[in-house]
Parts: sequence; structure tokens; C-alpha cells
Amino acid sequence: MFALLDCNNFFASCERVFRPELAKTPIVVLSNNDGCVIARSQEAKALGIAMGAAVHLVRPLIQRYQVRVFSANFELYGDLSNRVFSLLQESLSPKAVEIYSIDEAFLDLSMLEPRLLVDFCQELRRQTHQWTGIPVSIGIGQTKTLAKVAAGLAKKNAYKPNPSTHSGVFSLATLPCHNDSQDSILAQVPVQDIWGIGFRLTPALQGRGIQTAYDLKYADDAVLLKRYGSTLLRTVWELRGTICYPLKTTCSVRKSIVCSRSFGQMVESFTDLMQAVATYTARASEKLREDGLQAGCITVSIRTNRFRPDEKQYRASHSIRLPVPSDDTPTLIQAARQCLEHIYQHGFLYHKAGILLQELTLLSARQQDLFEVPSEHSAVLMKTLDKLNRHHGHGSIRFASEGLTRPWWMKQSHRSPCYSSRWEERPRIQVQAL
DNA sequence: TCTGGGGTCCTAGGACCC
DNA sequence: TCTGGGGTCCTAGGACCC
Repeated sequence: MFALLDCNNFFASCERVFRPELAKTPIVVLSNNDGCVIARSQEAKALGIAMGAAVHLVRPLIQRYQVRVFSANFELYGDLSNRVFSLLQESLSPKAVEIYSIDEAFLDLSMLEPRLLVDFCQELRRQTHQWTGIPVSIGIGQTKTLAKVAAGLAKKNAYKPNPSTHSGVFSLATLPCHNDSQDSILAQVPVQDIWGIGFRLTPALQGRGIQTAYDLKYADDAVLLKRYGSTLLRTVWELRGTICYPLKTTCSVRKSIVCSRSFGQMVESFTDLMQAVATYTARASEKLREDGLQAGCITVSIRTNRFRPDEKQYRASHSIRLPVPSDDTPTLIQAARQCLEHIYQHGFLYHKAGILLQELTLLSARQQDLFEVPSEHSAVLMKTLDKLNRHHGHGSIRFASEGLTRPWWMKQSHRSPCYSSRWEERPRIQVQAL
């Protein structure tokens, strides 16, 4: 038996944890560079501010309803996310929790008697809110896909005008999978709300008369497999109660690391562009070392602003395979420079750059190279660098190639403090003497 | 003026092998 | 008129997720 615990309006809820006076205020959180809306509080959703909306398009709504605007603060969200998941792992067991994303976790509840499931989840929900300040919804189902469907329904119930005490938890598991009442619930769920059905599949399925989760559950396997592949078929089987996606608790080694950002202002020169690429490479290398990995391949990509069709457009990327896998920032920056030299074209206004590290291997399982000259010096230097940056914040110690003034740096005009992860930004309490 | 960032998995097709 | 069959590996592109 699976449950999906989903944090409600997560980024907006995080902003409220340390600003309780904003409990009823509409809130939006913006993407890096303050470009578009990536999270909304319930009040902001009710105002009709769409997910992903460009800020300049919803500015009138923001001003009219005095919506509180925040720049994304992923350090804060990551820290609160860890607190929520630690609590789950303590309440259940680390082996029963799969951290699926920054704000969601699948839980294996097969150790509980079915009649206790809902009460257990209610208690978990209450405790999470009390201990972390984050409101959550929980869905229960025989498979992950059904638990996801249930979580969606739980969230809807939680924000009804008069939520009942049982809102915020929804179980599909108290009903057998081929029961009419479970089917009647699935018949209310639009096909695009199912986990795994995206914006491409939705119109294709609708064109075949598949409008709801119920329609998909009873669709023809052979047709779906031939036309759409095995991934969709797994989703269908999960709707029928057959587990195709077991709980993944061992954290698998990741396969790529990306660092890409759009610029605060357009960049034209090679020097400025290289500064950005060096900065992103340094950040990605840091992540690489955090996970004890080395990269065998690096890709650099650059592009102009695709939203300005009247300007000359250009996009390109180039990859280099390193002679020996590396986690050394200078080595990777050097390779990134070669990539950029390969694709840079003078005369364009660049809007975004990114780097991608691939062919990641564990440092502990590295293949020795016959001609390699091992450098212990590098390992010590990188370790020291990471320690300093962990303690004083990202980018406190940088490579000169990352630049000093950095005019291209992203805009973050409304970032809240990292209340819970930086000493100098911790909340202050003023006590007034009576 | 202003439109995100970081991931995974699957499939088709080409290149190559014997 | 007719031009093998079976296999692996790699890559690009497309789909999805949050």
C-alpha cells in the first residue's frame, strides 16, 4: 500500500513559515531572474494567476490585489524540505520513504492494517504541520499512480470552502481496485491529471475518446503499447492496481548535473559569456564533489532570447569528452572554455547559457589511466574550497574566470532571508519589556 | 523592459559487427 | 527479377516529472 505526501503550495508555504503574518495574504514565488511565476499560494491561485505566467503579464493583478512577491530562495526551500522528509523517516523508517521531489515523498504503508491507514495519515499530516509549519496533503492507493490520483483529490478537499476534519487525506485503498465506487471516482478525474500523462499525450488520448482516468484504465493494451510505448502501458496497469513502479529507497547515482541560467541583462562579449559559463561550471563541479562523482563529458550551450523574434537568433552547444574523468573545477572550466570557443559567434545578444556534466562515475570506482599524473594537490584544494563555500555561502571563494562585477547575474529583487541555513540571516526576535 | 531550472526514461534509426 | 539475418551500441529527440 502506498501513500503520497505532497506539500501544499510548497514554495509559498515555505515563505510563510517565518512570516506568519502573511497567512492569508496572496503570495507568488518567481523563477530565477524574477521572470515567471513558479508557485502560488491558494489565495493567489484564486485570483487567477496562472502557473508559469510571465510576471509582466500578471503585474496588473499583482498590484491590484497587493500580492506579495518573492524571488525563489531554493536554499530555504531545500532546508525545509529536508526537515519534512527527516520527520517522515523518523515516523516510519528510512526504508519506507522515497523522496520523489523537493515537495513530495512516496510512503510504503504496507505494514499498517488497512483500517488504520487514514487515521495514521491524518496524524502524520497534523504532526508535519506542527513540527515544520508546512501544510501537506496525503493520498493513499494500491499503486503509486493511484496514490498520486488520491493526493490530487485530497488537495482539492483541503481547500474547499468548509473543509471537514478529514480533508487533506484521501484514500482510494479502502476500495478494491475493480470496485464500482473506485471506478466512479476515476471517472471524475480528467486524463491530463494522471501522473505520466503530459501535454502531448493528452490531446492524443482525447482524440481516441479517452477523457478520464476511468477511460484509460479500461483502454485496449495492444493499441496503447503499439501507439504510445511501454511507459503509458505501465501507467494504465498501475490504474488497475498492478504495481509497476515499486518504492525506490536506495538513492541511485545520478546521471547528469545541469547548471543553466538566463541572464539579468543581455551578454554580447566572449569575456562576459565565459564568466557566466565558468560560474556555472564551478557550481556544477561543487555538486559533483558533494556526491563523490567525477564527470567524463561536459557540454556547454548558449542561446539568444527566443522571445524576441525581431532580433537575430542563434543557439548552439558543444561537448567535450575529457581524457580522464575529473571533479577538478579548473580542469572543467578549461574544458568549458574550449567548448565555448567552439560555438561562440560575435554579433549576437546572448540571453542564456548552461553547462551539462555527463558520464558521471563514482570516485571510489574510478578507472585508472595509464598516462595519468595523479594530482593530490587538486583534491586538497577543492576540498578546502568547498569547505569555505559551505561555511560562508556559495561563491564566497571564486575563480578569477568567474568574474567580479558579473553584470549578467540573475535578478533576485525580492529574495527572503535564508532564515534556517545562514547564521547572519536568522530571524530576530525583539522582546519588549513590560 | 520583463517569459525557469533540473532531472529521468524510452524509442527510432544509424553505424557497426559477424 | 532477384540483393541475409541477427545482434549491439550510440545518439538525438521526444516524452514525462517537479
